[in-house]
Amino acid sequence: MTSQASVSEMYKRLAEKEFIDYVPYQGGALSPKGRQLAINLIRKHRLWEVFLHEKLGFGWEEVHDIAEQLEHINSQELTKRLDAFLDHPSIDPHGDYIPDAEGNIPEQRAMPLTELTIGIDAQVVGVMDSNSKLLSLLSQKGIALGTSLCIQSILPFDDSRILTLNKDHSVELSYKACELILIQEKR
Amino acid sequence: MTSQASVSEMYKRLAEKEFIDYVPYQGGALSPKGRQLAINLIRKHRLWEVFLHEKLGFGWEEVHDIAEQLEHINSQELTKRLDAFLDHPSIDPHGDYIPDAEGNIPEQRAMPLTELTIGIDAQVVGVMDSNSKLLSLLSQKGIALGTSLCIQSILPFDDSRILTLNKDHSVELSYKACELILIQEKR
DNA sequence: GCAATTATTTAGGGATGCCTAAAAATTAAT
DNA sequence: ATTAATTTTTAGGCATCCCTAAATAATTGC
Repeated sequence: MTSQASVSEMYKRLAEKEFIDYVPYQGGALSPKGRQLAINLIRKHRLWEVFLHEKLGFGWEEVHDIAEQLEHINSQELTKRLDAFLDHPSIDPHGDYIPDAEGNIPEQRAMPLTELTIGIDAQVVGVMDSNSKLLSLLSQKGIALGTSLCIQSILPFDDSRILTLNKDHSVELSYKACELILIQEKR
Repeated sequence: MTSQASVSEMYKRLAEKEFIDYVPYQGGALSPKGRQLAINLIRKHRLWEVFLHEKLGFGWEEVHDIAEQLEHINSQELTKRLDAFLDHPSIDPHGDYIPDAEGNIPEQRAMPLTELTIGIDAQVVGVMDSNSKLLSLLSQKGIALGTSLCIQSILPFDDSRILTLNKDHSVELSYKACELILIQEKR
């Protein structure tokens, strides 16, 4: 963990460089300049995740850490060509939208699995956390991006869900895990 | 440029970490540990160069600078998968051999173009410098890795070479450039 | 062997980024 | 409004990597 003092120091340095608008004791927020930088970083991060997953065959729980390093490679031309090489993907292996070159990010209309009504068909569109333990658990249960599911029933006491995956077989999933899974109702 | 004093300081730090064997005033050389690290770096550098060239379509004069950043990405698994993705290439876009995962580098039996005898067919196998100006010049003249050539004549005074490329057309190349081009006689 | 060249050390500084501990400021809650 | 909690600042440190300038070694050449 980083100490309080170091955080304040960093706030100040970032404010000096105008990456954040910061008022002591009031908190701070990204400045336009900082936001642009951050979005570009996210863009690169997610493009690399797609590369690692699609081209190199890494599992979705493995891509985050490596992309964390790759996102800092500094070359606009590289990003541009990587994007083209990957066929201008719009979502990463976790279902998150990839900002375009201008920094626009589509709004995600999705809700946690905990809010899905019993019997309604839906599709997994993302997870709210890149925690690799969660991702491993989901892999184990056979849940991935795009998986179709439907809540069969909700267990008493702990609110675990019994899901039907791909209209095919059942798995049980804890409330804690369901909270972090983003789904979209199927129209 | 880096100052003499800083160089000595760095020598000392590297010696302390046992990356080099260093005796003050006698110079230094890579230690086994340092050599292994260096070769791994070269391996990663060249693999990325292949990726940039083959997959993303960068010119051979552009790949060096970007690979310089990519080579520092730290993930054995990534290197392994990249290598497989590229079909275990043995040479990079400049014709340099790529060390294998164990650190073995094939010996390059090649000589500078300046040592080629008039009338003998040869093939470009590398350049002795990643200087992008040289690479641009060569691109301009139509010389790339694998290009077949033959010295037609040597001009008086400045020793420029008149070359026949691919048994097809002639170009003139200065002695200075010929020195840095590695060729192999065609058997 | 001595002078000239080259390397190395030492001393003092700058910048980054992180730490602890203690002091000061500010905000929030009673 | 006074206290309690939180945030910042300050001060002193550590590590990395780089700088200049001057002092000191060691190596080479003649």
